[in-house]
Amino acid sequence: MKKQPTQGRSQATVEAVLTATAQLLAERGYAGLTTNHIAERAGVSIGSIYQYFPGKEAIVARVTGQTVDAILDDFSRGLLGHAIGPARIAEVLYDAIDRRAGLLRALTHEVPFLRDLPVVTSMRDRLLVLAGLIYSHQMGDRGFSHPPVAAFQLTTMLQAAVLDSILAPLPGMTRRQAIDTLAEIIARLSA
Amino acid sequence: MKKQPTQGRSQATVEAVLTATAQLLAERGYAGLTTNHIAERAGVSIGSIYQYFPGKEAIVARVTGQTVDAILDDFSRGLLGHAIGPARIAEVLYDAIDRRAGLLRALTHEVPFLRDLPVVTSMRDRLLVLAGLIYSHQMGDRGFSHPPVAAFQLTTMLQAAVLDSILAPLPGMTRRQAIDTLAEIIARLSA
DNA sequence: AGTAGATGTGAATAAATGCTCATATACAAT
DNA sequence: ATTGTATATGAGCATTTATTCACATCTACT
Repeated sequence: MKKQPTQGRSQATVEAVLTATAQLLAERGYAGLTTNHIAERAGVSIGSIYQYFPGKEAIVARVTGQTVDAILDDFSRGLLGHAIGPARIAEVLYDAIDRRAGLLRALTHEVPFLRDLPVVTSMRDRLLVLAGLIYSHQMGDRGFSHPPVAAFQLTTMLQAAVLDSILAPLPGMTRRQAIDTLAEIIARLSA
Repeated sequence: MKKQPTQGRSQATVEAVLTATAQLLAERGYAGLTTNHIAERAGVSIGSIYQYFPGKEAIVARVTGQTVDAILDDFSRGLLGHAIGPARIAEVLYDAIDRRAGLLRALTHEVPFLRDLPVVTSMRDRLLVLAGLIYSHQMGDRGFSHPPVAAFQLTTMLQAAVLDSILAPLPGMTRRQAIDTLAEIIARLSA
């Protein structure tokens, strides 16, 4: 961000740019994303973009941040006020990811610098905290010789299973089947 | 492949191109891969490349195919003549991936069309066959309401856990710890 | 109304890069 | 040796694309 947008219209510009970028990423992927495209879709001049972003990567980084935050929010909120169990966890996580499937495909499969972004590296920590809260009730890490390593790998596995079930599902597999099976797997791991 | 290389020297050219591409992918990633770079590293003229490959993507596709085959070979061979159990599976898979870590980072995180390649889509099937052989002894899919879905998700999870343990490991985590914990997780899932 | 700073514009620039093609060399066959 | 084919070369073309900048317009404030 080069300038801080103070007036309302400039904040609207920034918003439009981020929205357009998210849409184009979902539609055409990162490889097909150009700054001129973003400007056109946002209804904004190309010059305006460079008033508020140092470059294309910074825009994608911001979109990534918004997306990660939104998913973690959905996940946290979805677990509030419910009995926390494998079934609920599977369902909430699945839907949080499913809601942003197209965007997530582009981000996770095409953006070279994704895993270097602070929002992404810190996401693992935030997930591990959530996992700790959940697993401490569910399984308390019993039976693993290296509990932190187990938490790390379990977190990774869950993310991947959900993402793959959505982005490249087994032919014929339904949402219900995917969620139920995930729940069964989680249950086995917290037994 | 536009022409079939019949003479020995042209086969050497193709080999050099593939080797150079694999090296450059591991070193600089897909985003930084250029055809001129490949030619230079391979010690070959840029024009020669286009005698045997229709374009850059085709070269990367070939490298991907070689890599997938090599990993599946390592995995199969590593299990031959040993008692098949969680510990052996974890170790063999870990090392097969670890041996190609740099290249796999570029391929899995940056190549947009990777998951559309026949070698990659068929890899899932081949892994599921292997998994079927393994799990049928280990767990026989007992307890899952949708066995094929379970096999699919378990395969995905294992791949992801190994890849992430290697490419973005928890700080301080050793190879031994990663493998042992993977084995414990597999054991729980085949109980 | 007048002014200063904020915001918006988009044609033009500069650099990168995939790929072609005219030409040259090496090999195989007779 | 000669001829036809396979292979190799690399400067240059054509395209794409991120970014800049000189200028216009809008907003807030006096």
